[in-house]
This record gives sequence, structure tokens and C-alpha cells, in this order.
Amino acid sequence: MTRYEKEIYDIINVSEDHLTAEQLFRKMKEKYPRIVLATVYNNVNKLWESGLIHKVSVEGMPDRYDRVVRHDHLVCKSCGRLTDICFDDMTAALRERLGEDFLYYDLKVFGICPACREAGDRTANRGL
Amino acid sequence: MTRYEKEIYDIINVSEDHLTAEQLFRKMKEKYPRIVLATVYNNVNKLWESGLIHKVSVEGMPDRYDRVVRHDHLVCKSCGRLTDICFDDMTAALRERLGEDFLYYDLKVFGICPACREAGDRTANRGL
DNA sequence: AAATATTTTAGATTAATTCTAAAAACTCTC
DNA sequence: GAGAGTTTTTAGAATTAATCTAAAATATTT
Repeated sequence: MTRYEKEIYDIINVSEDHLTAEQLFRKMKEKYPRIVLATVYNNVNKLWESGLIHKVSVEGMPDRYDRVVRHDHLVCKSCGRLTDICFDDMTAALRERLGEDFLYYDLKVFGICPACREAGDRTANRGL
Repeated sequence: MTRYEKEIYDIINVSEDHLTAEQLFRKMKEKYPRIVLATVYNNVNKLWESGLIHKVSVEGMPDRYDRVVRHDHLVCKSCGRLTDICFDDMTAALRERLGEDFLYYDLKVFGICPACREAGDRTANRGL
């Protein structure tokens, strides 16, 4: 692993958030001011291809990057925020129903996050 | 629903495939040669916003559109092909674990489709 | 240190999607 | 059924996310 690769890997594994390439780029820039966005893309793609990080894609938003430890996601339909959640591992059950092996599965539960729900309520009260 | 909206809605509901905006555009063009890609985007977005169709997003590929009847997806990691599959409805179980309501969930199982597996085997035999 | 390979930079390019302004097609009212 | 207002479509520019390319910078090997 190169220096940047390692650094990006660490940011992703330490961060509570699910960062986009752009956000990783801004974070990297604090430490390496001459870094360029393409370098971040190069590195997340290398990390992704070698299975060291996950890529999370939600319609209408840029891809975000995530640690690989098994978990699921809550997606806010309103602001797009991703929250980790860990439902029971369904691998065995899915495999049985499917009748054959697969690589992995991805479960996203869409709803409205507390912050947006509150904001929505406030908005509703204002009659907007 | 406008004429185009209805037509696009029907194509999505009749098709076995999961079409991209580009593919819908080409299909629409057979019947309405003067149609423009932006019109397809306008219409799928209207349909999507009103909950009449689903949008399926997989990292690295353009969004595809789908009927709304509840089902899950198999995604080929190699060619990207989407296949419908219907596992048991987990809404109740997820809701219980989550402790609150949500809008819907999205389950994708990633693997290698039969065609790609075969092609891969052939390639492997060739030593590539 | 020279030769080779890998990574980064800078900036152009592509692909998917959205936006904008004008034209066309509806819809309503009288 | 002609004009007024609204909605949709067209055409093409603009935007965004991501990739590509070629040269420069860094590593690695010999």
C-alpha cells in the first residue's frame, strides 16, 4: 500500500461518516495540499478492487466509501444520510433460498432520518 | 399521465429487463422518432417521484428503472445484469428490529450470473 | 546512480443527468 | 373554436461524477 492509499484507507476506517471521493479529497488536502482529486479516485478504486473498502451507491448521489465489516444501511430518503445498522447476517438464509453461492449482499432500508423528520414537522406546521 | 409518461410506464412494466434511460430512449424512438433523451429523463423522473416506478442504482452503472411490485435483485458483479428474484418479504422483521417504520427496503445479492460464470470458466481454461 | 516500474499531477475527456429557453401541444373559458 | 394560460417537449448547453492521458515525480531494483 502506498502512502496515500494507506491514509485514505485509514480515513475511511476511522470515520463515522460515509465519505464521498470529494470529501476524502478535501480531508486529504488538509494534510497533503498538493493532492489532486484524480489521485483520490485512483486510490479508492484500487482499495475497492482489492476488496479493502466498500463502495456504496444510492440513486442520485455520488458514491460513498465504507469499511468492509459486515453491516447494513439506513438511508434517509430526504437528505441522503447513511447510517450504519446491523441486522442479523442473512447470508446462510439467502444462500439456501437461492440454492447456490453468491459473493455478498447489500441491504438498504430507506426512511426519513430523525433530523429530517423533525425539520419536516416544523415545515408542516408552517404550512409549507 | 401524459402520452409519453404512460408509454414509458408501460414499457417498464412490460419489459423483463431493467432498462436504462438510454435504452428507454431508443425504444421510444422507434415509435416517436423525434423524441429526445431529456424527455425520457423528465418522464422517468416524474414517474419515480410519484412512486409509480422504481429506480435501481448499482455502482458503476447508469440507473435502471423497474416495476414497483415487491421483489429483490440478483446483480452480476461481472456484467452488471439484474435479475429479479423474490425472497420472503422482510418488512415486518426489519421493522421490529428497527423499532420504527420505514418506507421500503432494497436487497441486492451480488454474484456471477450463469453466462459470466461459463465465460469465465472458458477464459480460465484458456489460461487468461 | 542508472534503469525500470509505480504513483501522482494537471488537465482534458467521457458519461450520465439536469437545466434552460423557446416551440409545440394541451386545456380551459367564453 | 379562438385566444389565454398551463404543461410538455425539444434542442442544446451546462453540470457532475468519474475516468483517462501524458508528463513529472517518486519509488524500487539492479
